[in-house]
Parts: sequence; structure tokens; C-alpha cells
Amino acid sequence: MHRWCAGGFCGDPGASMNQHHPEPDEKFDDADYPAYTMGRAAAVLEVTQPFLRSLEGAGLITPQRSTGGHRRYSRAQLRRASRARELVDQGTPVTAACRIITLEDQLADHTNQPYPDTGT
DNA sequence: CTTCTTACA
DNA sequence: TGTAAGCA
Repeated sequence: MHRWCAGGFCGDPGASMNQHHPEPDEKFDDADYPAYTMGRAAAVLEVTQPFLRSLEGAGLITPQRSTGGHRRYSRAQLRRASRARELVDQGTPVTAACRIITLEDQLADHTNQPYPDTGT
């Protein structure tokens, strides 16, 4: 199984089904290449389409747009949406979930990053 | 058939 | 937040 298929998801909506991944020598991250459609993302994440839209409305995720303005969710987007789903499912407002996830992302970057020299 | 937008509950 | 109607 190819890395792109990892997870059991091999439903490339836009890609040709017959043309399976030829040689994954692309430097694209596994999470950035695949673009799921609304129905696929909503089904995989078990969320409603309006929910995914609310996430981008909150600025949490910004799915890429393809043909005719059809949303294309990458696995990175699905990942954020999944986390948002967890938070919102626990009663966290979408607006708060947006901030939390954004902060978590920033914290992950600041994890072992040297503290800024405040000059004290 | 699937997605998109807007509106309503 | 979820569902509905109409449209592309």
C-alpha cells in the first residue's frame, strides 16, 4: 500500500481511479496532496457539510477550491476538522475551537523553539 | 449524481 | 448545528 493510501482512504475524487499512484516520488506531504470532496470529508469525519463550512467560516481551515468552486479538503484540513469536531462535540463553540486549534498549532511550533530574546 | 449557496428551524 | 430548496 502506498503512503497516500495509508489509513484505508483511497478515494481520490479528482484523480483517475485506474491511474493509481505511479511513483510517489513527489515531495508533497501525505497530508497536503489528497483533496477530499465535501461529501467524502463529511462522511470520513462523520460531520455535516455545513459544519465543515462553518470551520472555514471561522477561519479554522481553508480548503482549496477546484472546479467551479468545489471545495477540496486535504488531509491536513481533515485533520483540523477532526480536531474541531472533537472540541465542538464536547460543547466547545466553533469560534473557540478555532482559537484552540490555532493555538495548539502555534504551540507545536514553539515546542522546542528557543524563546525570543526579550532583551531583559 | 455531487457540490454550492442561501435560508430557515 | 442541522436540514431544506433550488441551482450549476
